[in-house]
Amino acid sequence: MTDGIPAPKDGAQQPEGRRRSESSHRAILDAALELLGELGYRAITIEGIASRAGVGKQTIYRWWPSKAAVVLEALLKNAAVSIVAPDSGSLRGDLEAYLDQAYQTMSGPLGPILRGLTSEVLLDEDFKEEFLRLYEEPWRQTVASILRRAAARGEIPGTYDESLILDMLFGFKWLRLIFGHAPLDPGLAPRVAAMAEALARS
Amino acid sequence: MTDGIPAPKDGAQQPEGRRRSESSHRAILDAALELLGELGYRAITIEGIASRAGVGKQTIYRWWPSKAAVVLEALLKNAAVSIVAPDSGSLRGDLEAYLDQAYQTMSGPLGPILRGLTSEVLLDEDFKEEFLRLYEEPWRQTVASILRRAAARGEIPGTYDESLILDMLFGFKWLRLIFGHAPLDPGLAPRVAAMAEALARS
Amino acid sequence: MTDGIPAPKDGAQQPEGRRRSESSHRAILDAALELLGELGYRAITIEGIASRAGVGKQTIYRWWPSKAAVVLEALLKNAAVSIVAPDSGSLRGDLEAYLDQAYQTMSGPLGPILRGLTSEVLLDEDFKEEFLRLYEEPWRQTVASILRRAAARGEIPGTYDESLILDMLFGFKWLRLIFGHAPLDPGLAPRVAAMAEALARS
Amino acid sequence: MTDGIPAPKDGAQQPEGRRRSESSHRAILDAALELLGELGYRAITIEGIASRAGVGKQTIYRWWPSKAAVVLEALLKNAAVSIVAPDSGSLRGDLEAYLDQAYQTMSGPLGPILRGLTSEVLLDEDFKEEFLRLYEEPWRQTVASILRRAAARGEIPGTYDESLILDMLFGFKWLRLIFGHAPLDPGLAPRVAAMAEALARS
DNA sequence: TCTTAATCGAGACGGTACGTCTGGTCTTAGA
DNA sequence: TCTAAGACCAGACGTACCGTCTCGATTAAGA
Repeated sequence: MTDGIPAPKDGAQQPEGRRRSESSHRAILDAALELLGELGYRAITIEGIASRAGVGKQTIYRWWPSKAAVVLEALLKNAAVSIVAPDSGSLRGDLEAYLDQAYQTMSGPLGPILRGLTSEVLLDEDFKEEFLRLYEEPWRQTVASILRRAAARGEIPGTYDESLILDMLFGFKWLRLIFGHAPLDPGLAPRVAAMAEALARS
Repeated sequence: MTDGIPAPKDGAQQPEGRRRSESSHRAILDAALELLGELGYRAITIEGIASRAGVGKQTIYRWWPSKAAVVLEALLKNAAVSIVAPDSGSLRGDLEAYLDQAYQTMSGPLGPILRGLTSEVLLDEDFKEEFLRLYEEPWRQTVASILRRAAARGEIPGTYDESLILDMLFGFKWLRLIFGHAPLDPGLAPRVAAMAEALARS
Repeated sequence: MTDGIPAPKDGAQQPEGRRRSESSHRAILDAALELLGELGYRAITIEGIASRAGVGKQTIYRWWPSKAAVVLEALLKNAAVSIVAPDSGSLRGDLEAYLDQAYQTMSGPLGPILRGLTSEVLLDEDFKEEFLRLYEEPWRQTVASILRRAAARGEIPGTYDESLILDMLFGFKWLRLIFGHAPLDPGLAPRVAAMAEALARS
Repeated sequence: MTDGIPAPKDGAQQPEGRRRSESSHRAILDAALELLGELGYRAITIEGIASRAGVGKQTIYRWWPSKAAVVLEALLKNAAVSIVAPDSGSLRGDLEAYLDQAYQTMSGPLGPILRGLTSEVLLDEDFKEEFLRLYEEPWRQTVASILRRAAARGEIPGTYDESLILDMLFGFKWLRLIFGHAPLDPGLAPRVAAMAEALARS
């Protein structure tokens, strides 16, 4: 660095002009989370977030395509969403740990927010991609590797149908979140884990 | 019901004044379906439906609480939604017939409309009740009775966990509808039916 | 009336739907005048008028094409704008009376408002037409008939060039309003009247 | 002015740092004129001028207080605005030459631009001063000296009211430019010149 | 046949948020 | 210190719908 070279080192250079304000960025995400807590997803607006954050509306529209995108990023920046990948040594133990964690998340304060985001997923194809990539995929990968480790250990045959098993487990979880016709009690974890094991063995 | 008496007495009787216009009623449902096809759920509005139907907005607000309610009724009035309850004599056969039918429905033109309605389900508690009662419950009852018949026949033990099995099957279906990450091919029916049977036996 | 005839008497029938709210109409004009006084023409906005009047923005956009149009109507509804047509029996007397009145108007609180409207006249062809028709033309007609009466009386020859004389008189007035380089003192009236008479005689 | 001395001494000297870019200066004025021709005064913006000139907005705001000021300078840098002071030897001849020139200017491509600037004059006191000083005053001086020469020659009495005569002549011109209710045909010059002479004699 | 009451189409109403635009300021890196 | 670039806060723009509210006209039922 600071050597004689005019230093066009890599491709993606520093852009001209003023740089994005990190403080505004944070203020927007914070405001979004606050308002989510106070009003719920449906009632919050870009205008409201801008006003609460002390920011021009344009500054939001410049960086996010929709309120759903703002909320998603606000959520992901929040540690509460991070996944703890279980590794107990047994399929049953791993599944129970994962399910317990998942059901707990859905039943907590994140539940209503996820419901709001999902309503957007259903109407906005672009946001759906983002949501799957950033939120849902990590959860799926966690379970996928639980299954793969179990197969490597010989607990289940290597021929199990990953796609179907994952979609049953995640479908079960989302269905109860969406329709709310039955609780997502962490107490369900053992029974569901047993079912998943049965599926993987069949 | 309500004995032979002409019953001029009391309360919930024939109201005075002009009766609800059946032609407007139909025109509204028809307009809603047309617009759904042309614009999709998100883009349609009460205003647009009223205008297309040649009807005052008030006439819609008088009889339905939201656009979701209009669309739901329009859907239900449509024969395409009716469920054919299978009865092949075997659990596997019944499940396959049901799943084939269900996946076909979701993959057809109803798919996007159901996605729209589901986005409303996530935001509007009252509509969720309606939707569950009028649309989802009949499907669930169909599968529930398939299982009960199988138990009666002795194909599966009477101790199967109905709630969990139903939510796995329906969760699988809704998950793929919502996220669209994998197809809802009717070809899946045999594999999913086999899994369901395994679950019921376990 | 109430005869057997179905009474489609004249063409311009009563329109369907709810009628225009006269109270909103007045509230808008009143708010516009208030804000003109407080902020001046440049600083007032449609949004501000709507808010002050307790009215939806659409209700303004429904009936007026621009804020200039609102202000113009507010002005015209105001008695302060009415012209007193002078008739003293002599050209000189009539001119002096008219000029005195005109200069007084321009020098009073209406001056700044007229300046604002004129700035719009210069940018908006449609509004220019309205302004000329509703505000300026009556003043011109007043002076035109003063001249015509003088000609009828024989005070001036019938060959005077009305268009040029009017444009000199009105140009003088507007020039001083616009550029403000010299006052529009009513004391000028006799001198200008004398000049106008000279022009009409030449 | 500013004698030959290189004058490195003190105060109001060569300022530190980078000097004003003459090329940016020209680019801004050129861009302003181009956009005036393409879009008209109302539609152009500082942002648009900056973008067309390849210049930062700040560079405009640093040197001019408003878009009107930019346009005014762009106009004055343009030879088309220069006044040819007539000197035919007679009042009538001078006036006709001046009026012909003035009406021609107003009727040409400058007309709409002057209308735009005038709308700004009506809203912005500071700009009004600039406009009067830089654009209008030279025209007035031209006519004022025409009159003075005529008085010196004895063509008109020395008692003529300069202010009134000028304001009548210029008012006539501006009125027709502003309201556009009658043309500013150079053919009017002889008649208006005759009137002006009559006024000066009266 | 007249009255009463609820419906109808139409469309204006007070609101609210949208997404865009421009104004005028501030922050970079480079000249 | 100036420059080009461009992000920033602010706030009005004009539009779209919301759900409610008149209107006059229409349509039954009961008087």
